[in-house]
Amino acid sequence: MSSIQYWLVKQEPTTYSFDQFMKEKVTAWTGVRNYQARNHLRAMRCGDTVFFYHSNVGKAIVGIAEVVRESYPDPTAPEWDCVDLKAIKPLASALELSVIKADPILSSMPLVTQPRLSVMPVTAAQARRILKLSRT
DNA sequence: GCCAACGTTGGC
DNA sequence: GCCAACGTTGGC
Repeated sequence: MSSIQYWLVKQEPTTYSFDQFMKEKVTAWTGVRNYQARNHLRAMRCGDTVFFYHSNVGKAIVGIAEVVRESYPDPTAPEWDCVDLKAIKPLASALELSVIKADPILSSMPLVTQPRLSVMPVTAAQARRILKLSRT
């Protein structure tokens, strides 16, 4: 696939918020310990768009990032993988989980159907919908 | 290789 | 803070 792909990663803002990410600009996305999530990390390519979701506190998609380094061994556990992400910008308005669940296009996202998956693909149609609903 | 027990995630 | 869902672990 040559066109860019879209992804979504989850993080608890009390652990690492999008605000912190914006200040740090680039971060290694480490700590993924789930095979399905790891496979998604491995499929990421430089330039792909990554949506940033605040789980637990916030429960909303809050920002946009970009893949700047493709998968490599996670320094915190070398048998797992990580990627580097660069923070791009916050969404103009955070997209609440309640809105996502109520939206016909977004309600089929793994975010809703597979609540424990922390790294997941997003379709182009879903990505457009996220940007539209968040007025970004 | 099955499956019960356990631990973790994350919405409520 | 509770608890359902579900992924992982470990005994057999």
